[in-house]
Amino acid sequence: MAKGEYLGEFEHVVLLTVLRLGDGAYGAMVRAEIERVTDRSPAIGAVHATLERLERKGLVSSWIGKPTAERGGKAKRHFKIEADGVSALKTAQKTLQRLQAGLSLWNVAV
Amino acid sequence: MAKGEYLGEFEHVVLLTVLRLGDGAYGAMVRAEIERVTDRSPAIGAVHATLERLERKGLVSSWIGKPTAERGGKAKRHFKIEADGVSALKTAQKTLQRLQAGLSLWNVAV
DNA sequence: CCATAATATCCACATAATAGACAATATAGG
DNA sequence: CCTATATTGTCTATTATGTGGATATTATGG
Repeated sequence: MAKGEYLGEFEHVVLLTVLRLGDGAYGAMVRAEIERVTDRSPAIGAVHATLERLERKGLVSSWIGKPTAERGGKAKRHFKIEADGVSALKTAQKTLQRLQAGLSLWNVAV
Repeated sequence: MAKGEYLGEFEHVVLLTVLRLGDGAYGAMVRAEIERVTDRSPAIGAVHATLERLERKGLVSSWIGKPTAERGGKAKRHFKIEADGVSALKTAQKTLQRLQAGLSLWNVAV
């Protein structure tokens, strides 16, 4: 494959998070979930840039939401994972699994 | 964590491959192993650039080898994984595992 | 209306990924 | 010896990803 056909590290994280959250996840929500689950705190701009790239690649799709009963804020952009996104996750997972087959990281002599 | 403290996607692949191959792996060997195990064919330049980056970060170390009985070639640069390299792999693995907890990619409605 | 909360977007820059051409060096065989 | 060739690393340029901060937008509460 050529450049740009694999999920980058953060793309992988964001895409898995969109899948976890289910259809309708939006930027700020994705950011919060990443923080909750992984102990890292990406900037909101980083999350949006990545979602936009994933959308350009056809791995997620998005639509603008209606205002809700909450305090306020600019209209949310909601995301859902697409079939190609699921495939990309499978490919990434398989690659890592194959490379790790037979290796236990907790039992390495260094 | 801040910028640059995570393994990039290809860094992850290369680092796992160095671990698989054990101490003494070198560029061309790493490249061949990636090809064998994952069906992708990175350019040799890509592999070397990545190994160099991993070394700068202290995740692997290297030394120049002596000529062997084989045909010829420039002296090999051999690599071994360092303790920090193993830690980085553990962190990356844990992050992905947490995000995937409870999700089966083979059972997703899209 | 105004203050403030919630959200997205824009912009600039740093780091990672990648390919391809090139250089180096060893051995084999005449 | 000398040359052809195999094997490997090095250099360079370019594109893709990752990152954070500042700014814009929009809704609600008072």
